[in-house]
Amino acid sequence: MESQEHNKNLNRLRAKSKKVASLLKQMSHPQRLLILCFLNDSEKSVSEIENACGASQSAVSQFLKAMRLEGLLSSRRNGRCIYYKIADKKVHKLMQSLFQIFC
Amino acid sequence: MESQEHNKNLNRLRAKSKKVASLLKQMSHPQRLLILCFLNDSEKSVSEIENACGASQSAVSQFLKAMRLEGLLSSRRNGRCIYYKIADKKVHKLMQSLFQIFC
DNA sequence: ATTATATATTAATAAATTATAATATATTAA
DNA sequence: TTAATATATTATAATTTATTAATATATAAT
Repeated sequence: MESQEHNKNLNRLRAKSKKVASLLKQMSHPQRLLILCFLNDSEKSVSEIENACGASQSAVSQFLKAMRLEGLLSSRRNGRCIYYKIADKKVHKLMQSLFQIFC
Repeated sequence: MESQEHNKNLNRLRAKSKKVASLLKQMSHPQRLLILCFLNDSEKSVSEIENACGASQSAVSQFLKAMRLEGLLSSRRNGRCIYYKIADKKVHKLMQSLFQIFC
């Protein structure tokens, strides 16, 4: 029989795990991850992102939308271009950790 | 027209992104992530992991297998128990980053 | 040898993700 | 107002992943 305290912590950890896992899911796609790499130091327009990530226009647009809806990215329009950037400081930190560990 | 050097770096980044993304994919499932949390400080037997992560025996076994095949985990048998631990130092580092950033 | 325990495997299905093509919208320039 | 450019949306097909139930294997204890 486990203590109540223990179960409480376990539940907290499970809830946290769910949240973090869904963030990681967004990052766990080669091209979405590449997009985050490119956005890590500065905002970029959609077509700049397209060129860099080598996916179709439609695909890139859908990637960006998904990450915006999940709160990883934010966007602003300037003229006919739309600029995306990383919206969440935690994503920024995580990307830096990834660079440190894997690059 | 982009420089050859630029393209070379881009290709490197794309290759790296593919590798890291597939690692992140393993981590992007709530219960697999939870398993990695539990294994982060020490190895655990399968049934210990089952209790902690609250998934079925079969599911846990399949999670462990997947992560072992991807090189995140390794296992050893002792008597009738099988103990799993994190096999890759980079996974360890990444888990610590996740703790720092999100916990 | 039989039984109990711990873990793994397989197969079937359901659910989610990804890729692609076609079309739509918004902005600017002519 | 028309054409061109940049981006978004929708629908659908293809692929992958997750879940579940049933069964199998390996070890230890009796």
